[in-house]
Amino acid sequence: MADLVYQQVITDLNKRIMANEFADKKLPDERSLSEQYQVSRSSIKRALNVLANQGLIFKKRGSGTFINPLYLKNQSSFKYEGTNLGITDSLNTEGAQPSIQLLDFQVIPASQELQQDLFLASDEFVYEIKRLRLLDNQPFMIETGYIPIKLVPELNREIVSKSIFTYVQESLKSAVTKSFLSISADVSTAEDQKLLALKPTEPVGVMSGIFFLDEGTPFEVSNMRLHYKYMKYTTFVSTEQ
Amino acid sequence: MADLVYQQVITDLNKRIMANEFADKKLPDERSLSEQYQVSRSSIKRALNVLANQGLIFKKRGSGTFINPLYLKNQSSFKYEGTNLGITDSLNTEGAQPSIQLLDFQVIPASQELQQDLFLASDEFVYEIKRLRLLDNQPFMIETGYIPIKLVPELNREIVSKSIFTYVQESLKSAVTKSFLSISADVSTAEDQKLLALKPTEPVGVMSGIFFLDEGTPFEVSNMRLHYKYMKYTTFVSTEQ
DNA sequence: GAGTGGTCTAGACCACATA
DNA sequence: ATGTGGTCTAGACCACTCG
Repeated sequence: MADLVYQQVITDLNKRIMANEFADKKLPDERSLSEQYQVSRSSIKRALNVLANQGLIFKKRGSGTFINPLYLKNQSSFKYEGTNLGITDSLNTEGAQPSIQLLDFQVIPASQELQQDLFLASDEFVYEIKRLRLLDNQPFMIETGYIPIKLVPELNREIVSKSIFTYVQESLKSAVTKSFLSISADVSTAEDQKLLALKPTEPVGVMSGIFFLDEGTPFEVSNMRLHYKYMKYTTFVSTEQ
Repeated sequence: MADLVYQQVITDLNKRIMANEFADKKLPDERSLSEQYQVSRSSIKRALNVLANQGLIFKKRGSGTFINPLYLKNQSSFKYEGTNLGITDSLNTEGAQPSIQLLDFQVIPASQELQQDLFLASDEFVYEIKRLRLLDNQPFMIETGYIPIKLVPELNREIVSKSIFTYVQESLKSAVTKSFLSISADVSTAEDQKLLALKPTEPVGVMSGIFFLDEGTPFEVSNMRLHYKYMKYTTFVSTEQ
């Protein structure tokens, strides 16, 4: 997992930053780091770029590389880094016990939209998996997912009652590492209100997206309706190229 | 803006992809591209990495580089790329005419939270800027922003009634290129309902965040409450490093 | 002018895919 | 075996900051 040079540097710098080794909020310059770690300056740059994209540090040409003070202050906002894309992981589940209740599980022909999104032919089938997710026995999300049967022909109720991504990673040896996500809000339906214990005036957060395997195959289309108090999607955006 | 080698390659490849020059959805291999563009393979890799992070292409080791079919199908989802972080830009404003109505504009002492987020001392002041944003005269967002006065001492009602980020870019010669964003949903308040023409049962989307200047200075804290039909935040997530 | 990050190159070698 | 992307290096030169 971490036999790559630049990843080792990332891991180590992360540790050093967390240990508050750089009390002045300034990292050594790249040439010194290259010397310290006995690796090329290019590898140092690569590591620093990753950390900068995560929002942990920022670089000023001509001045040096600095630790983002907000990162230390507000570490929980940055939780997203380093986790996988599994839903449970992308939420603030701190300490709470997640569980899953299977609401529905069947195989249906792929609708036209699903054919497009999952790159299927018109006669192909998908699993429809509807699950209620809970934290400490409090329901917080209704999730409806669609997965082409040809990708995982052996799914069953047992598997589907746990983390599908974990199963996929083990059986297909390909992780889910990419997704398109679209985030919005909506008035709650009667079903939402019942399942998520919402009052009629209370809304749901909606996250829908397509999840991809490592090598680019679209794996799942997912529609998630969340209790509005539980939806908090935090992200660091940088428009630099 | 585009005198850098790798950016020129990005621009050109973008054009060629959009022109459907690669009908087989496969790009030439990196060594050929290096030859074609007369630049090093490293520069080609850098360009391809940017495009891959944007979700436009994906690479398979041992096989080649491919165009993401979903990108072409669903270009509007990907609009976020290449724009700046201005709110109006990050929303789907396609064709509609954006405008701004200034609701409130004053200077206040920074609260403790603002002091933390904007990295201020306890006696510093911020502008409080409350604006209603409209599209084709339809209100869709209430935005409350806080900006340290020391960063832009000369703000006035005139400036603030337009795009602040554009003004900053011109006067400070530093663009706003990074942000932390937190996205959630909420029940609408009486004020929301009045300003955004919402029914009592209809919710608002909430986006709050901190915007940074190029060089890392936190520039603005912003709280945005959106008509739920207008909030659609789309993003491409990749957990690879 | 000295220090620091940014860009770019040319080339070596590795890991994976496909036939 | 060949082709493809991934990692890594060593070094040149540029652009910006600051004293």
